[in-house]
Amino acid sequence: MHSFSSYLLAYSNIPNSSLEVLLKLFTPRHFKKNDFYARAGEHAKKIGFLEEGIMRAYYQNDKGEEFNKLFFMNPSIVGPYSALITGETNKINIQWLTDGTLLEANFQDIIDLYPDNRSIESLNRKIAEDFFVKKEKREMSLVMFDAAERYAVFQKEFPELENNIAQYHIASYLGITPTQLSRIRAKKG
Amino acid sequence: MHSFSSYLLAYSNIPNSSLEVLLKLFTPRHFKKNDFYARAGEHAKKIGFLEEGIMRAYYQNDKGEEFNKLFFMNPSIVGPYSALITGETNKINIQWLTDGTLLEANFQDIIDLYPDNRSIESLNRKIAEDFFVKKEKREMSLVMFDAAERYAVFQKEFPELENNIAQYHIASYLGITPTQLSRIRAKKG
DNA sequence: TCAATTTCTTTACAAATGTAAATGCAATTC
DNA sequence: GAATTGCATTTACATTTGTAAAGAAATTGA
Repeated sequence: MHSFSSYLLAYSNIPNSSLEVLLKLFTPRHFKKNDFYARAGEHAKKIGFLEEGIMRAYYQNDKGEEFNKLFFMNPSIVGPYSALITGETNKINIQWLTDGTLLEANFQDIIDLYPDNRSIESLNRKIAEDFFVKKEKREMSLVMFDAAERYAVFQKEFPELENNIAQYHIASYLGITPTQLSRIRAKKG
Repeated sequence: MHSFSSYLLAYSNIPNSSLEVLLKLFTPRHFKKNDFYARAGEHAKKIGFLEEGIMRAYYQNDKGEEFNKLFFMNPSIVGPYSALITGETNKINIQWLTDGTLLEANFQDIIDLYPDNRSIESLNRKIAEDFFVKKEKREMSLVMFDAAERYAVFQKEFPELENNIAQYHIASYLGITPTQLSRIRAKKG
């Protein structure tokens, strides 16, 4: 398992003193499969670092249809990031697909560190930039590739996931029905 | 026209001294319709603030097919942002759809201001966060809505564009062919 | 263990969208 | 103002994907 501090240090060589202040804000929490970490409509306050387990983030439309948007595994930051930034209510749901644990902190407590810990704001700048880059990559794949190609990308990017989560979750991530994914798989042999 | 400084001040009430230092890095440049501002494969160095005109950003696949990803109008920051952040070569093309002007600076020169101008790094954190939020919104609409709904969203979001750019550019942005856009328009009456 | 449940695949059909070609319209050029 | 060019629309047909339902396979829980 990748530790939270090594994950952060890969972004930025933040001084040890600041890192300690930051880590002190986080406490571990355990969850069960199918638990929700965030729900659309709620007011997000917390951000997490996923240590163990698999999670998914998804949108839900008026008709209740679900659209998987991202899967999370260690190491990664987990939370309704857009909502935390804008202060609006969550647009996305985040749910556990397995049992697991994460480290959790109040996002506002982190922001409150900025004035006295410049390096922490700098770290968060880099994280925001990185999130943007990743999001753009995903957009690119949604726009340019058809479902079969996106499936190939998915398999490369998340080799651990293919056999650990339901096919219909993968189909939803690819933007197709389980039926269609089944056809794509069949065609590949 | 929205000025660059008012655009920046809406993000962050950065002190006047820092704002001046920042603005001094930018110089105006004029372009003609169909000019390229950035091309895939190049090494991006510059970032711009669009003052006048319309631009598009698009991906291009191996077969040469183009996929519009975003349109730009005043006020907005324009540039191969992901490439500037990662230091990799541009993945996207940016092209003028009309004549126009923008203010331009070396991105590295801005970064070099961070150590002595904390407020500028803070501003850029907010910008990165905002870009992420906007990108996620776009992802949401790509994933959840069908072409007809995305067209309605486009019309609301870019009312000025509908009659100022070619239909096939809009179709490309929506992820459909001009034929299909024509059918959607016909159905609406 | 085994019945119940969930998930995956398959099938037939329907709907949405793409492709290619033809047409008409409007702007541009000479 | 006639010819040219580029663009939007329309049409017929092909392809992709969705929907609904059924059956097979895998998983779960008593």
